[in-house]
Amino acid sequence: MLEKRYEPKDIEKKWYDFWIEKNYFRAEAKSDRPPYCIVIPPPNVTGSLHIGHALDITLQDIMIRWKRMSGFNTLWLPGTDHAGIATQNVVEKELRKQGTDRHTLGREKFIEKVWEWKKLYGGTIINQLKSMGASCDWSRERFTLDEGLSRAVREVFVRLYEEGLIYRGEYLINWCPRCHTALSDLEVEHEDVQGKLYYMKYNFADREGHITVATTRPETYLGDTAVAVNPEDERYKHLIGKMVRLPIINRDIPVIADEFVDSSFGTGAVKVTPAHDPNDFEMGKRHDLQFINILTGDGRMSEEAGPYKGQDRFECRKNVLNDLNEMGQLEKATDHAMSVGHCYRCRTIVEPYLSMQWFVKIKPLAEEAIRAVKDGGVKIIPSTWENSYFDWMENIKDWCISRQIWWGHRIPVWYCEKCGETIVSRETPAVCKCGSVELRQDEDVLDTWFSSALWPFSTLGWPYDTDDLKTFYPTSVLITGFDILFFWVARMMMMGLKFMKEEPFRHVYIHALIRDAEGQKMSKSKGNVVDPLKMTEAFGTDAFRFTLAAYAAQGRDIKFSEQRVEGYRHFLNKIWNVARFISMNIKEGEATDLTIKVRDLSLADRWILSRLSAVCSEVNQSLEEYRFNDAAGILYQFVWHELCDWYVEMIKPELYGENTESKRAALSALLHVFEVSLALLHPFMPFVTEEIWQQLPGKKDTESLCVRKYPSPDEGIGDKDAEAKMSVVMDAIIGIRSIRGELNLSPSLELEALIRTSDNTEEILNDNIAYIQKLARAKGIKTGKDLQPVKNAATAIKPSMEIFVPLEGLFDINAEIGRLNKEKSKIEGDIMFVQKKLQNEDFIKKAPKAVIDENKAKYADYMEKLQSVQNNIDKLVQWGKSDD
RNA sequence: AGGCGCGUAGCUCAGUGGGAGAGCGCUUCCUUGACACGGAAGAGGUCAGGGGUUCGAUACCCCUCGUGCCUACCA
Repeated sequence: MLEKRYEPKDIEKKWYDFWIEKNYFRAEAKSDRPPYCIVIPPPNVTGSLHIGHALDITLQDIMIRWKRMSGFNTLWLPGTDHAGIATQNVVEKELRKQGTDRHTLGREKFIEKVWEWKKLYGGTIINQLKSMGASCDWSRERFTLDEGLSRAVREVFVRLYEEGLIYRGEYLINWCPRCHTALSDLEVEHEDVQGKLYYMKYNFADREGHITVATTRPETYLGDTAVAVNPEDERYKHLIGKMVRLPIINRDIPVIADEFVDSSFGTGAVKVTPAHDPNDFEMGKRHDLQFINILTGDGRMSEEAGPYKGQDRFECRKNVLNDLNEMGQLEKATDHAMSVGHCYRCRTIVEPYLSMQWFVKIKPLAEEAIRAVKDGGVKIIPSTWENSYFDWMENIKDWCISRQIWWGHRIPVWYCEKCGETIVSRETPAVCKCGSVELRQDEDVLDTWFSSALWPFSTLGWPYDTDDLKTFYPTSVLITGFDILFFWVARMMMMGLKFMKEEPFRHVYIHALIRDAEGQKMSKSKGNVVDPLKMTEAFGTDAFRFTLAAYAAQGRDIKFSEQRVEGYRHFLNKIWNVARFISMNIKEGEATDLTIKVRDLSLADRWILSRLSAVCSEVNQSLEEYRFNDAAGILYQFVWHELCDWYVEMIKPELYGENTESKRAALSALLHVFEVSLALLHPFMPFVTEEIWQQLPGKKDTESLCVRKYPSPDEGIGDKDAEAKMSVVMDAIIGIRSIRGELNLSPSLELEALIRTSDNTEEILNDNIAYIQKLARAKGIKTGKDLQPVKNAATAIKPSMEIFVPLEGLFDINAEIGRLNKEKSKIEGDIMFVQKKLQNEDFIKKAPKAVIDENKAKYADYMEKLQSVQNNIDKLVQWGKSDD
């Protein structure tokens, strides 16, 4: 017997341990069964589970469990990402607390520290994934910095280098002065800010007068090496080639002409700082200007900044403005909206910074990745994301992959101290070809996303030709949020196509972002984060998972509300209680046969089995199309309302009755439908379903629900006849209940009912009169085609019947007339609507025949209904008069 | 600046070229032997606004307003 209440905590752990012990999550490297594989988007090893992960994990686990039960050789490959900058930041913070820093420690010692830290805390998020019920193959867990993956990284680097797709050069990159490293374009987050546009006067070097330039970054004037104007600009044409003198530092720079300059912006004259602005960088190249780097790596002014040397960049801005103002060189400042780039790891404002970096020449890779989606080799779901994907891929720029940090894959490049030779190698070289052993490895590490781009094949053993790789590549689907579509998905596409010659996955399912109940993005600083662990603590993992699935409609963000989790906990409770009901009614050894004998079935049995069949089909179909919310909704509706509210109530008389044969039939049908329902629900709520299933009486084919065959429609019995008949019976019940409800009659009061039927309805009702008696609390039900309304009776009108409930003393004739008049005006409205259509010539001419027929039938129905209502009203009015 | 979404019941959201659905909330009644984390019956919507296509639009197209996001080198 099940406990009175479901207590998730112990039960979750118990079953998770059981599944692990039984090795159910273990994939086979070689198998006759078809493969199904998902690689997890590896969470940052520094991370802890947030609600986005929870959604991600839940959806993946639903797919994996569904496919596992459906007979696939499923592999869900888990792991974590070394998250270079983020992890390094965390450990550096620790060091700071201990009063030291990585430079004091030195590179080797520091990396040791990070590994120590990883050993201590790196398992946190993995354990949290387990607590969510994730059925990953933990024997295959990987880490982006482990040995195998590092080998893959080197292999890829070397091959791209050899093909000329990786190069090194001095370019303007995004620099985070706090993290002290280059960032790729993607790692810069732009934010709109209200800034100022400063108008600065540059005097001519050799004559009176000045030219005014407008800038948002006055401090960079220290690195100016030209002033540019548009060659067509009449105001400035005569000045081209003249020299202006920069204030304070007194450097003379030329006025140049460049098409790029927009005459309508600012003064039409722009200061050119080639080492500190991407456009100016290009202009500097075009005009062979000097590149002066006025900054240091930590965002202070360099030697080149003359009197401002050593000042912080923002401090310097203030000082420059003050000084220029005092000198009368600052003309004015106006408000100016602009967008400023911030480091995605630490929110520091990034600098365009001139430095030597490694890049991937990306266009050739992107072309293949575009083609793969265009040709349908990869399907992005929902397809709206394809636009973003194409847009980004088509405008892609070379990828800066070197980072000036220590935690990561060190770039496999060595320089000979003696002859200057550059050696790019898979293995660490011992000696240069010049004979020197003085080799120095490049100091930089690779962008973390470089290694995660290889994830779908590096985790399966590449560059070795392993069985795993043969069996599971390409993987089946990638499930992730759109926020890493470019960072990760796009790059996996490029690398997968390049090195495996095949797409890394067949489907990409992009899910929504979870926001708070007000629609705000969750963030630690706003303090509006929902902690998934608190949710599982409060409501149980299953309720939380089911909520996430129910929320996961395609193409819309999720505004997360705790109330909804509560609602689905109630659903769990419902399931739990119906399980209790079943176990209370089945004695040990009774109804243990789960097979259904068709000839013993009642209408209710046939109906629920037919519905079960439809539900099996719909759930499978929904999952096939990644419509998680539909699948969850269908199951919720079926189990709660059809199974519990209708079916269980309908079979109670049989269960409590004396007839052992019909009791046995009802019980085995109930048990069967419930067992199949548990199986259907299992991918959504694995723990509670397993717990109940294990305690269910009856013989089972497997020792765990998670390896039971996922139900297909043939576990029910499609039966249109039963559904049609049932709908008639339900109408009768609902009709009587409505009268009870609307007239506020006590549920304990047994009502009489006369049901005037149309042609074939009478037989159906008579055959199933027990259901009506039970569910409508009715007695003495009379049916017949020619029954006449009786005095003091309330009326309900249904498609194939009229129901009269005699009320005698409880009857209020005026209230009833009011009820019927309300009904009447509703029907009249309906008639008007259909009539209008049918009288429209164009409608008759152009609408499909089926639609016309449908409307004609409706019209006839309405007219008949109207007639009934009118007759009843007339009778009531008449009786009312005669009573007076 | 470009691109992509969204606007449907009080709230959160599904949905469809043929009279609008769910959950929560609300109202009324009910401790009927699984469940008050429950049961039954109800109320509640010009499907943002305007135009167009169509026999027919909440759905398809255009515009407006509101709102969110992504991408972008305009100093």
